Amino acid sequence: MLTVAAPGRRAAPGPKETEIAFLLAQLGAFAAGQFGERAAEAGFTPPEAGLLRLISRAPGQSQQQIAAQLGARPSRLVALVDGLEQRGLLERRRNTEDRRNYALHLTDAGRDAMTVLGQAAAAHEAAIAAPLSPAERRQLSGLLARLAAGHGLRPGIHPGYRHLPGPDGPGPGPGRD
Amino acid sequence: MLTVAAPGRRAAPGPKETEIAFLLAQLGAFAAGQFGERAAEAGFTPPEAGLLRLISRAPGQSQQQIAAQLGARPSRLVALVDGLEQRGLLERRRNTEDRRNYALHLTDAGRDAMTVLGQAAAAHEAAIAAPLSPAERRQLSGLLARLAAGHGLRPGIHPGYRHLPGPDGPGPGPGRD
DNA sequence: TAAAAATAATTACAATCTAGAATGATTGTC
DNA sequence: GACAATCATTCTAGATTGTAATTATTTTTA
Repeated sequence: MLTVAAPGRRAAPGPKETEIAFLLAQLGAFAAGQFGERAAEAGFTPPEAGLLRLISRAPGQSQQQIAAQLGARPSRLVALVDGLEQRGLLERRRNTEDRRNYALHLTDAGRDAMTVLGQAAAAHEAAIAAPLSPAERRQLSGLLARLAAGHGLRPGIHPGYRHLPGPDGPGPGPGRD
Repeated sequence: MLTVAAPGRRAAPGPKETEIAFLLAQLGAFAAGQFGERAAEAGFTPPEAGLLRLISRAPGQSQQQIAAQLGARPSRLVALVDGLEQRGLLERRRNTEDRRNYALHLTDAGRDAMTVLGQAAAAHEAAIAAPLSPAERRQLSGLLARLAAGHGLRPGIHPGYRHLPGPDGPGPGPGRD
């Protein structure tokens, strides 16, 4: 592709048309990092927090189903579930009808953890949105939601960028512009 | 948003207060992934594209200076610069005054590459902003810029989240909410 | 019903990547 | 001139991930 003819580029007239995409990537990385810190304070990694939340929202799913929603490989979930199960936060329940898979459920302790993570998420949201007025927040929230919907991103699902065809993964590296 | 059954919450009254932070992370990951695909088509990884752009913007900097701006370890730049230098896109010039460091400059081929990457970035921007009207784009761009400024993010720099104190890096994994 | 294919979870292995500490060359300071 | 500091580089250990192989169970096929 690389369509865009755009031969004429001026010297450096300040902010360019290339703005929204970069700002989204920049702020997204920042927000994810900040949340990572809060999650760490609560004793969880972001993947763990995401997994707990997904099970909380829809209990009883198999690991395959969850892996599909997360865009992760099923084998990646094994260690994740192991760790949280050993900490007594969730449990694998045998499915009596199909004993190949497990149904994942939160324990009481897991629900308590979700409460803590929920508070952390609320504090995180408040901190991120802090520079904006309530009216601006509503405005921004609406625009972002429309943008996400327009690109087919599902409301509750955070698709870590995965399996790109390119010669190198995207990685959180130096980034783009 | 980690809803947490908190006391007063109704069934499922749609979008919650915890919105902006998650949408930013979600859209940011999406935008970064999309850009990664375009960069790959042009023959570059996102880190490479970011490095080229930084040198293009401010030629003659040392690797340490660039590493500081990118939030990367200096040792990480070595391989990156090596690869681009072997492809003839940039060159290490000896600093006659201080022969410890190199001054990084683009070659003509490097500038051509920047043109291609600039077109890719423009196409990317257009694709990301596509769902919004011109007026909405201006609105969103302004809100995001204010948000970024409010959090001390510098205009052209993309701070990949780095060295978190927590037990586990954030990583692009299953994500949060 | 027996055999073969498919599916879920797991394990094993290889490839990649990164952080961090050493190394060598050069410069600045006292 | 000796010592500390700086820049680029190399090296090594550790972590992370993707792919393929393994085991148990179910479904399909002959």
